[in-house]
Amino acid sequence: MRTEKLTLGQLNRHLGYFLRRLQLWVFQDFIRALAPLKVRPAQYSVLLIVEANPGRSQATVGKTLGIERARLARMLHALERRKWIARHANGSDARSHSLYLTAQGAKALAKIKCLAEQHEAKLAEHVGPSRHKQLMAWLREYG
Amino acid sequence: MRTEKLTLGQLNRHLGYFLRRLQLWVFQDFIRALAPLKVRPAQYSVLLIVEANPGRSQATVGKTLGIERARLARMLHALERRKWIARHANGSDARSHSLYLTAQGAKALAKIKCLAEQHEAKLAEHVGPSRHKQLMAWLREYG
DNA sequence: TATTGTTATACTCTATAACTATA
DNA sequence: TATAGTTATAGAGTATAACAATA
Repeated sequence: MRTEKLTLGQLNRHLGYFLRRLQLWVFQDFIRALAPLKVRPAQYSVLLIVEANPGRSQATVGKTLGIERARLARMLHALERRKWIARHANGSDARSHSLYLTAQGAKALAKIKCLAEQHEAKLAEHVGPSRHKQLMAWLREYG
Repeated sequence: MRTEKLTLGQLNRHLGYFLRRLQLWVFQDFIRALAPLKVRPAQYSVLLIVEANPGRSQATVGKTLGIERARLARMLHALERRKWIARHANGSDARSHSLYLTAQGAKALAKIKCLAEQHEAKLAEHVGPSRHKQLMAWLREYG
C-alpha cells in the first residue's frame, strides 16, 4: 500500500465533512472515557436533562434532545433496569410518564459527570482552550 | 404536554453536544438534498476521494476517510452495482484493487456535486457566510 | 507474520409504521 | 382527531472476528 496522503478534492469545500470528523473524535473519546460506567453520549444527555428538569414527560425530553420517541422509550427502559431513572404516573394526563432521577441514579450521575468533565478537558486541550470557547458560543446557536 | 423549553443543564458545558446537533442538521439536509440521486454522505465522500485520487486501493481510501475496511467493501459493492465505481487488478500487489470512477460514475458525480453545492450554500446561509468560512478553517485542522 | 479484501455478527442510532390508551 | 407511549422492522454506521489469498 502506498502510504502518501491522498488529496481530499472537493471534500475540502464541505464544512459537514470536517464537522463530522471532529464530532466522531469527540464521541469516540467520550465513549472511551465513560466506558467504565457503560454510558453512551445519548444516555448521558438524557440523564442531564432529567436531572435539570425533573418530572417532565418523555415527549418533552425527546423533543428537547431531538431523540425520536420510539428510541427514547427503549433507552429509558434500559436506564430503568439500571435503576437510574424512575417513571411516575402523571396526575393531569394519564398517557404521559413523569421522569425522575432515582437516588441511585443521582449518585451514578455524579461519577459520570466527573468522567465527562475529564473528557471535556481533553477536548478543550485538543482544539485549544480559546477555540473551544469560541466554538461553544457559535455552535450553541444551532442546538 | 407542557410546551415550555427545558434547560439543558450541564449539557450546556459540552461542545460535543452542540457539535452533534449541527452535524445532524448538516447530514439531514445533505441527505434530503441528495435524495433524488440516493447518495449518502459517506458514499459521496468516497466518490470524491476516488475522483481526486484514481487508482488507489480500498485500504488507502478507507484510511483517509476513517471508514472501516469491512464497511468500505460493502459500500463499494453497492457503488459497483450502480456502475459508478470500477475495481481493477493492481499489477504490483495482487491483493489490492485499484479504484476508478467509471464514465457513468463521473457523469453521475457531476450532477451529485451540483446538488451538494446547493446544500453547502444553504449551510453557509444557515450559519452565516463568515462563520462558515471561519468554522471551515478551524475544523479542517482536526480532520 | 502481516496485509488486502471479504463475509459475518452484534450493537447503536435513525426513520417508519402500527398499535393501545388516553385526551 | 390528536397525542403519549410502546413494539416492531429496516437501513446506516460502527466495531469486531474470522477467513482466503497474497506479501
